[in-house]
Amino acid sequence: MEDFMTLKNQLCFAVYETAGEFNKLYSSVLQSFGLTYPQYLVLLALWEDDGVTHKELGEKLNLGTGTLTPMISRMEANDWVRKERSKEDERKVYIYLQEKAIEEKRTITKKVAEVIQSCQIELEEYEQLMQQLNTLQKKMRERKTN
Amino acid sequence: MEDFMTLKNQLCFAVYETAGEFNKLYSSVLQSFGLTYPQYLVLLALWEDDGVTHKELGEKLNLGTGTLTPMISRMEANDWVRKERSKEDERKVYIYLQEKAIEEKRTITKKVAEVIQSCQIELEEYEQLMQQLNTLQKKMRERKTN
DNA sequence: TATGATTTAATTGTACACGATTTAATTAAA
DNA sequence: TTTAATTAAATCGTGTACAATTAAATCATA
Repeated sequence: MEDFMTLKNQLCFAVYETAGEFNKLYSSVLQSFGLTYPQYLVLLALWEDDGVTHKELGEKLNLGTGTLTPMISRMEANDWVRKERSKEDERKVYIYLQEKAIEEKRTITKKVAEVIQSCQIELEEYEQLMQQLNTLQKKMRERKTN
Repeated sequence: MEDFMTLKNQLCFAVYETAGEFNKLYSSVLQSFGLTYPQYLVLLALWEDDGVTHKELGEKLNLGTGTLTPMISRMEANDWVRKERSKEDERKVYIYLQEKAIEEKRTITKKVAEVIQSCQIELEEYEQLMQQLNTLQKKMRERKTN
């Protein structure tokens, strides 16, 4: 009978640690571009869909305004993105990629892909984990709050 | 052919998001005790092994002194733990649970277990994820840095 | 036994992350 | 149409998280 109260047997801790490992791994590549790991996630979102509103970006990344606003400001200061307030609805702010972010896309993603490949993760392993994590997330979000 | 550059197809993002969900889920229980999720992880480690050094605790949790020192200070201020500098080697600091942390253990872990159970995670699912995350972590830590 | 290297924590600076509040713009209702 | 409710960002306060530096204690060795 396993002890479920042990730190190393806690799923939450395994996820917490893995997230930390990803952060470190990605940072090791990204720092040479002057990017942090969360900032890279913002770029990923924008490369996929440029010119979204602050709100939409936050929803995509699961980040609130208290996190996103200062982060976007830093990325603006470093010429990765630019903000533009909507003319039709002045409450909305659109986020656009700057040339730098478009130009460097290939270089950055190539470097990142290289590091990930150096981990030798099997495709099957990758996909299984993705699927299981998504299932888990769904359960956590949809749990019945008695 | 899947697009691996998509945010939702990124394993790193799935892990990042899941960690966030765990944080929120656990926080919903822990806030009534005046605990944060990382602080709960510290308690988990100490319930398992009380009176370890600052260094050992950091290794167990994968946290550096820059994170742990202020966190332990806050937990000390809230009567969860106490610090004691070693007599034999004054560089070392031992961390001990306070009565409050020992007394409340059952109540806290019971509440946490309830919330986790409300997510309806299958045992098989749980164990598979644990195992896969550990394998992944190992690969990320041991990758050959060309 | 001095001195240089190592070890352990604390400190500093930057960057998330989140809940709560505030502010401004838009929309809905009386 | 004025007022009330809602929405979108920004701001604030607290708490991680980490790399780099500092400071103090111990150890190694010449």
